[in-house]
Amino acid sequence: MTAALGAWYRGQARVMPWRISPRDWAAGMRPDPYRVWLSEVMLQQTTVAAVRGYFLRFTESWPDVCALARAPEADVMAAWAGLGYYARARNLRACAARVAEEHAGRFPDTEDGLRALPGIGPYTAAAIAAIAFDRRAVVVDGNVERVVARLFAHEEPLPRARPALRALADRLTPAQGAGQHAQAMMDLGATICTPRGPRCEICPLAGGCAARARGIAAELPRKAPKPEKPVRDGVAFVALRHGDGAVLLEQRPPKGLLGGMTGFPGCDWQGAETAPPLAADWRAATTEVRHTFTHFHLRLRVMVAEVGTDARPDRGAFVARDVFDPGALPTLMRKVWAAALPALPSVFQE
DNA sequence: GACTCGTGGGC
DNA sequence: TGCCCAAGAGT
Repeated sequence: MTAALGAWYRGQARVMPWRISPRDWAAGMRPDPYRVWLSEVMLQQTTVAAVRGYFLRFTESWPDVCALARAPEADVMAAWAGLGYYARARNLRACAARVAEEHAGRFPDTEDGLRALPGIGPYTAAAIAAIAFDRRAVVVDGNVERVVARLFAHEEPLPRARPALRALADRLTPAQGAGQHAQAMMDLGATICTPRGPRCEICPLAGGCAARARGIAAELPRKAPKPEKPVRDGVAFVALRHGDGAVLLEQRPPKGLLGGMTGFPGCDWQGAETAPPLAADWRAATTEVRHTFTHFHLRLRVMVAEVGTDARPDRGAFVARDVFDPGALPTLMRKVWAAALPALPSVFQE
């Protein structure tokens, strides 16, 4: 079975910029640990399509771990904007600094060594150890859990099934070539053994798949029901300064939702008091912003005002219009900006 | 173990 | 449209 998987994997066309070709791999080359690490962190709970552009921009701006370690944190956060789970960006830079200072710019080559670094958990440590350093590591992500649950028709629901699925994944992991094996399993899960509508007809492992034999492949892995998402309400304030059109922005607290990111002043969406950041003639934008986070839906009223050049806000600071970059905002705040623009005087709408 | 933490695409 | 989901980690 492992042979069938390997043959399938070597025949796949892979165009991901953090990979090297199977030919180069067979010749003994290995991918740059920095690029493996960067891509694996970006890929945490994030699709390949969403990651590709970010990966290319990051490696262009910061070609190695020492360059990233030297980067101002605000630059890294701005470059990450839109990708989500912003604690990853903060941990990314912290990890780079640790590697640069404590490991002379070289990533540890063992799971334990990697696991000790910020932002590197069990999955990422195993993936880097296997893919970049040829270690035998058991790499288990959501893809592997799904593939293994189906191969062995393991019907116990997640997350309870996790230890058993890991043990099964361990049995499949070869002593040599664990990195290629891991990538093959994940690619299989991403392209054939998909959550919905698995393409068993073309699966290289169909012959040995217990769930396929029982006709329950699409039903696995079973999962515990998810709790309902509550709806929260809030307000965001968009203030523009007369004359120069400077925008009032604030840095969000380092931890918590959108931690460390730039945004428009507003409330905490928990029902707390919502005072404007300065006294002005606030008026509501015509459209409200809707945004869904992992565990709740948000409806934001957007308030807009133009203020005098003598305005002194309680919170945040005015940012010159030619410095303000909506692309450095998290997606929610980009939506706020998009909702505010039509309500602003036309001179501000370029 | 249970929460928290983003976003975009697919159906 | 609403819900599902994606190469998880930190607390």
